[in-house]
Amino acid sequence: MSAPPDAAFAALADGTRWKVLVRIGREPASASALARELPVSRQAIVKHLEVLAGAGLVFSQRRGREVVHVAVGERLSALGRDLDRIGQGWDDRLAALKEEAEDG
Amino acid sequence: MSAPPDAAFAALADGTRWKVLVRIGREPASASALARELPVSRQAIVKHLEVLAGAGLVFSQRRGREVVHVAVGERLSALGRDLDRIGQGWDDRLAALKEEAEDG
DNA sequence: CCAAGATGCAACCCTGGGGTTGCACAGGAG
DNA sequence: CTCCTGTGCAACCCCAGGGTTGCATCTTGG
Repeated sequence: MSAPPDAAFAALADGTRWKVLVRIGREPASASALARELPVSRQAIVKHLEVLAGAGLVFSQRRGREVVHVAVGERLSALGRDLDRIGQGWDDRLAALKEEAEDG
Repeated sequence: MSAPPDAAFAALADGTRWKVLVRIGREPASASALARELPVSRQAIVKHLEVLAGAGLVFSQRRGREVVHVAVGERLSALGRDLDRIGQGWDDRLAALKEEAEDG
């Protein structure tokens, strides 16, 4: 598959967003809690969580007066396997080019 | 590892860039050639190739008056395996939260 | 009921970076 | 040698989106 993982990557590309994801992967947390731990406002955190949720990387659950978020590994694992497989195929071509370069 | 793959993701996040990468993964090509195939200028292609090269995802080789670029799978595969592994770990936590939600 | 903490919206700012155009320069094809 | 083509800068445009502040709303603890 060379389908567009674009969306997922876009979600993972931002540094802050990645920190948030890893953090809630370690242990569930609310937006406010995350805002206290990271050097950004709660709203920024909220936006990141929305993006992550949109990519299916986060599961949210209302828990009393707060909303707890946790990372979903399924999608990430699937994406990871795809990348691994795609990468495998490319190495062959690379070897061919390098060889040709040395020959001629 | 929860190390920052940020850099690599940033390189993969853009749609056009991903197309370029997939394209030169299928078969080596010069920037000009790619510019003819994709709906963007050669300069845009060049910039993308620079980013990809910076992330170690592309190998370039001067071939006469043109420079041929080809995708390197190694990095991508490694990244893929990392993601898969990281994702695995998260699923446990998720299961726990869902269960707790159903109980209480 | 009342105060405190958490969330939900919305308007707004501002930089990064994807994309373009223009031009000079180099290496091949004829 | 002389065009044609592919590269290599560099200056510029423009907007998506990461980040902020302010305020209204709602739920829980007293």
